[in-house]
Amino acid sequence: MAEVAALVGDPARANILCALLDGRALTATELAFAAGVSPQTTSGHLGKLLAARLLALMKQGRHRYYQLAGPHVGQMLESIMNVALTGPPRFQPQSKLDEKLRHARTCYDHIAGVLGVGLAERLIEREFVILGDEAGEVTPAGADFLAQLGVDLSNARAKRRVFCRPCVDWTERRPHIGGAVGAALASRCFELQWIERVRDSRALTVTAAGRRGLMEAFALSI
Amino acid sequence: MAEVAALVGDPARANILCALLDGRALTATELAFAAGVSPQTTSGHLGKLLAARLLALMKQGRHRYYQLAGPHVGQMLESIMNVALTGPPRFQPQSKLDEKLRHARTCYDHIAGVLGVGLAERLIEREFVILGDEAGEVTPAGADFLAQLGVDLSNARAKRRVFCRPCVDWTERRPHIGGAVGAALASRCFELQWIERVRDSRALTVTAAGRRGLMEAFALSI
DNA sequence: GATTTGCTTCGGCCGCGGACGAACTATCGA
DNA sequence: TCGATAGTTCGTCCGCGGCCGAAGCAAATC
Repeated sequence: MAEVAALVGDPARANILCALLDGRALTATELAFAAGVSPQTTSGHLGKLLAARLLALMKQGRHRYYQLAGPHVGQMLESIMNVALTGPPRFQPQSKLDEKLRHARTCYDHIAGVLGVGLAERLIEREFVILGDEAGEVTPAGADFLAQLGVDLSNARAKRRVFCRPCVDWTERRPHIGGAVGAALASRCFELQWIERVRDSRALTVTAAGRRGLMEAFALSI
Repeated sequence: MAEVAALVGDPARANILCALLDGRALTATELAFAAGVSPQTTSGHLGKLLAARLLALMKQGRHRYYQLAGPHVGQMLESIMNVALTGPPRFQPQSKLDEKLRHARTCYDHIAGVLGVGLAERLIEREFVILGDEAGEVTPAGADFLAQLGVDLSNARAKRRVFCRPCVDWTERRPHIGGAVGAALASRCFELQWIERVRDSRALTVTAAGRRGLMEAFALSI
């Protein structure tokens, strides 16, 4: 157990894991950049993470794509982040480059950042969702509302993953909605092309249609 | 984030945290023993864990009782364990002393070990509980059954913590039942004096009444 | 075959941090 | 008042592990 934690405990490796947190597979070089260390150092780290089965490898031509070995790894990272930001504030805001990340990004498979927190707050405000400390619920009225949006909750309910849970946002320091509900909502937003991924980043951009849609459905101005 | 993980990443500190996993508060000396290092080294570790707010301190006379700072810390540790045992098997069975631990122990606030896994399997077998990968449910029949046992589910449901979830057992490598349901079941077993805590350990002993009760209610012979 | 690009292995440097011995501070009991 | 016990602080030692430069493979491109 200490071994796993020690692996995550190195800043370079932590950066690598965070970069992979949204589930995408990245090449060794991309990860070297993300980690802020040289390729050969990165290679060593990747080897260790692979040996411990925190990462999985997909070879493709001369590229090697690394990704998290499974959802349990992502969950672990989230729970560590959660503890980290409960601790004494030692966050120096990382200036401008992350502006976009703070604004809207993916958090594993749902929406985080100002946008994610905003959505959560509107849903809570109208009592469409009730969030507790460790879990949450969608009210009947909320289910109707989401169904009208085209969010497929029955599918989300069928999976036996946690249905709805608060996920503490590490930039906003307030909860946004994770679990199956968060994932379903996010995937519907992608379908509607309200949001789009930014290449090589977890950041999201809100499209013009997204701005309209969010305003209409959530009274949320981004 | 890497800082938090690095704290857990040291074997001595990991031992300390594990010893506190069931929520009890222990003194510095007890923790030194658990960690397997000298008191002064332990003191240093405790200082760091305290500074990072992973632990909380209660002074009482000349004793200092340390305990986990909150459930989020326990959750983090569990998720790390979960990943740890998914990795390559590097567990050398720690021989006899832990026999009792493997048999029955507390896991934060519910029952683990052979006993915990056994209970879970009986409940699943009879379709009183359905467990998925990340969450679970109690069926109506299961709710009746548990109510007859005197387990207060309504109370458990009222709390907004995860109601029922699989918790991978690191000795049995199969899931047992955690979450509010697991906690309620465990606390009822304590009430009925079916199980008792072993001093200075997370181990549990099954009483004579417990053996009878478990056989009658669960057809489980321990 | 030669070159570029993507990635890993090897070797050596260096600093962080964990370990304990010794000494210091507090609380309890007579 | 005096010891005993609980716990911490200080100082020093030392080894593990992260870092990069250089070199080695392997796959694609010329």
